[in-house]
Amino acid sequence: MSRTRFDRMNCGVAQALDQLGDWWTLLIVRDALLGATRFRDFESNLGIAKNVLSDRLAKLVQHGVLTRTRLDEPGHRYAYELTRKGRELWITITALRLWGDKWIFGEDAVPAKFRERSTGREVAGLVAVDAEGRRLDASDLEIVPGPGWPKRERLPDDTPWLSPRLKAGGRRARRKAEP
Amino acid sequence: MSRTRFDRMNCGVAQALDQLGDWWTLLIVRDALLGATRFRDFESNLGIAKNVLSDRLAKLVQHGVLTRTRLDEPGHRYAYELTRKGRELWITITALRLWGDKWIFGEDAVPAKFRERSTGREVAGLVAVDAEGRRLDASDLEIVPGPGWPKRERLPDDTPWLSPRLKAGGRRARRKAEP
DNA sequence: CGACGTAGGTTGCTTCAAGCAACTCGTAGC
DNA sequence: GCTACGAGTTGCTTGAAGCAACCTACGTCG
Repeated sequence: MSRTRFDRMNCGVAQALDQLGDWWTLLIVRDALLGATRFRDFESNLGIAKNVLSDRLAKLVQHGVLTRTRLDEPGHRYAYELTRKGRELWITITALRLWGDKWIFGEDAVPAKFRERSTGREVAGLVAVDAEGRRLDASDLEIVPGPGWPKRERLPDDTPWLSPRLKAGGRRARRKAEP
Repeated sequence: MSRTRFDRMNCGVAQALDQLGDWWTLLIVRDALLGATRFRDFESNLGIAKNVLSDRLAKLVQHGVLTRTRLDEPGHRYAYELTRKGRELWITITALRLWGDKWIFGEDAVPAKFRERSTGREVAGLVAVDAEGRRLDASDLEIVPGPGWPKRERLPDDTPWLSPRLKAGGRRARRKAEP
């Protein structure tokens, strides 16, 4: 049967994966962030089948991650370019890259790194900040309802929510609703 | 035919997606971060088919993201718990959640937020930092070869690498090798 | 003791999507 | 007019997602 849609789940992670969770999609976005703009760029970089690439690009355009524009240049017909929505995926891509570099390649086998051009300092990690840019303690986060919290559902105070288990410690998991 | 494996691609993003790119995998990790530990927790939270869940959990254990331990408690047979490798995925999950909240739900419909327990400050974003924790300018990053850069390939200096197109600006995309 | 419940799966079947190859369509160059 | 190229589309085959049914070990209720 058809793939389960995540877009009804009341969670930003599920929503994001509904638009990005296809096998090739995030690699297409990665290449777009690195400068690829044309059908053939993606095709030759990724080794992806044409019909799958065609489908993924169309979906990304449909979701507002890419735009497709016709070019006047001879032989070059369309350019795919990231929207602001698409460009902001660099954080997600970077998070994946740092995790893959650390836990799969390992420190000694990282194929490529990113650094600040003006200072030469390498990107070593991502940290959570608040609206004023102050760094937050990732091991001390709790979940609270936002404006779109479903009215029918119990508030987190009533439910046995666990804080994200970012540090070793609290066992005793219990049931919970969809975050 | 079988799905293309990404694990030969010389890129941390591709490596990460090879272990996490399945449809349900990142949602399973999300629930594990929120405290789910048992087969039934994941099953009822996600509404995933048992055989698919069984397969995904086994793969996550195989990849060292989760551990499976037998419990002595009556009726409770196994507990799935995140390893350090798994716990560090909270950054990736958070990046996805923030992106989905902003670009799909929108500010007024975010179902849940995360905040620092001690101060009440909400997580508003993720920023890149260097090894000393200094914040880096995401719009001014360049790519450089790491220790695992394939010896056969041209160095980035020789190739028409583009910096990540994080800010509007440089058009003129050209071809590039696998990052 | 036998019926039933529960946790954690496995097996079988059906449909959808990934991969591959071949073909199309419009433009351009020679 | 013929050929080449970019950017796809169409058709076919296999693998994986979804669903339901079944299994097995353990506990427990009557």
